[in-house]
Amino acid sequence: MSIMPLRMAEIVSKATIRDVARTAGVSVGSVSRALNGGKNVSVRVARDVAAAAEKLGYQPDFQARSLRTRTTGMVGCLVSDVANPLYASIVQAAEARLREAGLLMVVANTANDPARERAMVAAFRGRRLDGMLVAPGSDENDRAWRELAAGGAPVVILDRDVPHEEDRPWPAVLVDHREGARTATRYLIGLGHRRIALLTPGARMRPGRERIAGFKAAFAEADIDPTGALVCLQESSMDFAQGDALALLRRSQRPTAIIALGTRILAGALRAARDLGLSVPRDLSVISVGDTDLAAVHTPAITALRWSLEDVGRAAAELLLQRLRGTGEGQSRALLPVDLVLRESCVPPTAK
Amino acid sequence: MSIMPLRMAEIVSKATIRDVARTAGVSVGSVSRALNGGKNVSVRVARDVAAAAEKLGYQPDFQARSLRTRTTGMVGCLVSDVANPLYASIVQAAEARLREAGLLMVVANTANDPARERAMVAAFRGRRLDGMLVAPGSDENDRAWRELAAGGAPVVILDRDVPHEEDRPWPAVLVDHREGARTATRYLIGLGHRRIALLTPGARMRPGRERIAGFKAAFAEADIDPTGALVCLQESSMDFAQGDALALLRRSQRPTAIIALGTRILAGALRAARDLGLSVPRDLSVISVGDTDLAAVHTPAITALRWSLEDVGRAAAELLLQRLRGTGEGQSRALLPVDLVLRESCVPPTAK
DNA sequence: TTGAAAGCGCTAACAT
DNA sequence: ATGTTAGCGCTTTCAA
Repeated sequence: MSIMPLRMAEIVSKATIRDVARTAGVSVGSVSRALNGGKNVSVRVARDVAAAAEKLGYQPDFQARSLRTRTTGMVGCLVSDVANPLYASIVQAAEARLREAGLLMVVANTANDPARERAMVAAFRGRRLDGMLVAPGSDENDRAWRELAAGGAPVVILDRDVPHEEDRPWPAVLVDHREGARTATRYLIGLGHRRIALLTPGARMRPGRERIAGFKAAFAEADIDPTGALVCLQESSMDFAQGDALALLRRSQRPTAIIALGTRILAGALRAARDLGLSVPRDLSVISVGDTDLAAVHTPAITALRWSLEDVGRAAAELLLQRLRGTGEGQSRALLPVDLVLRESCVPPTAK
Repeated sequence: MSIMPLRMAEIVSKATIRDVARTAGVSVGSVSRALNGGKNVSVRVARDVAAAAEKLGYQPDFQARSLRTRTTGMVGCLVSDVANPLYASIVQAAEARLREAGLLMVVANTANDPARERAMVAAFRGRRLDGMLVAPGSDENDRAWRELAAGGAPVVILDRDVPHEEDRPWPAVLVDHREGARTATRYLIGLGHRRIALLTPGARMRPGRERIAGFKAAFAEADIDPTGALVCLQESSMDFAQGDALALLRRSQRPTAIIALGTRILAGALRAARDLGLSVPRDLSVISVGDTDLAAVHTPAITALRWSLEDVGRAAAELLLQRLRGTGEGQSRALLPVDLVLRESCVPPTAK
């Protein structure tokens, strides 16, 4: 078709360290030293090398360097789905911190598929990534985690409990979902609620397990009849949630309050309430686990449990950087707090 | 917890291709051939090599391979913010397609900062990534795009107009925002609306520009007084949007319909309407540009313009793969459609 | 302080 | 079909 100025082709031609050496009139070794450590280089050489590099538009080849140094300047990030706002924010924050440190981040989605998890762990190993941030789709995938450990590269786990060797827990960033759920439940109990439903996508992973534990703990410590504590497991799809919520709210002894985990379940619950003509909060108090746009903007605004996804990502990156630098084996696990954001969706249950 | 065998340390020791060769009793060349092409290898050698590789737990070193083949099996993805649901879904879909093809994806957030864009383009080049998916934060960053072109690696642009050389437009995946906005506006005009406000975060980038153009086109073709077409530029923060929307709705001649771009602006507009006691859709019709959870779940459900972010990501990956394989310079630009999802938030304006 | 040279692990050209 | 060998671009001893 059309012709592109040929200058471009020249620019493309990559100058190597040898070219720089020749241009500067020194040896490749000197160029390497000048460009890197700066140790044992005379000012004259430093100047000439810098000039030559500039002139040639020299850009070192990380691939080649990696082969020698055995570091790639890249870390992997393995999550089930970066499109999930939960992970998206974590990934974003982690990338920001890693970039500051000069590292690139490789992401891969596993869709919670164990086979894919293993494949990606292998791919990361093969690429010799310097480290990994991992949020397993399930805590059981022994083969993958063994591979992971065998890789030798530092790993930080994101809000999961992965089986580990005796007294050698994985470095991890955890969120205190248990305490969060307990606070929320305690709050509802304090308002006078006795029949409270916890709608959760499952107890397969740490967050769900911890929340259920916190939920039950609140009932236990209040020393009230725990039969009102309804734990409802369900798929996280909105339609499912809506159906389940409908069934739940149609019961003769329907709950007076709902704790909904995640945007889609919250949406399903709100729709179900609407469909049944139940008014929030008059007929039904609602707490969202996770402070999403929907919770904040809904009318009435929904009281929500909130924790900082940015902090999770940043802390994970920080932990990983620590390991990569080998500085202080110190703190290897972080536990982040969860807050209850009070809004308009919770009131005492109407006498009945 | 569980106990993991200590043999782990042994597994870490990485076997090289030489080890495999020695174990299999063949030359390194044969091993390479056996493991890769499979061309010119006897069954015996193939078998022995496979056995040896298996036995040693051999994993080829991509770094070293890259140095020879000049390909890294990785592509870069440059967006302003992966935590933005818009980009998150695109990234997700693109990664899925690329992984199928055996490629890893490196992501970087630019926060729309031109300096960072340049830095990341340079970093990607230095790492010799095979290709790049890029959504520039602004169309003007000439130096970065020149660098990009000079890199020689295939690039696909995501929904942006990046200046290009004469008749050599960048390969790109574009969304037909113009037609979408036109359809939405036409729909409102058809319902009888004459004062319609378009709340947009700006015209700096292609999507905003195209939408404004479509909006205006609808008025032009309807041959009605275009003074009712209110284009309101604003920051995309919700608070700003809410303030601006408030001011807008307080006007004596307030618009009877609003087209809101993005979740945050939609949220701001809905809040503003609520604060003023305006009922949607009775007092104010609303169309959301972008079909978010909020739009779908809100009561009343918000009519929305929708396009497939997954398609954007997938198409971009596909285009890039085409280039990487050098197969068919064929189609290098894709234009994706936008649909209007009719819901409950638009009715004819009440006579006044 | 500098240069020469030996690889890092792999692929591909060449020779057999 | 197989083995041998020369690098890919860089870092890093080791001498000088």
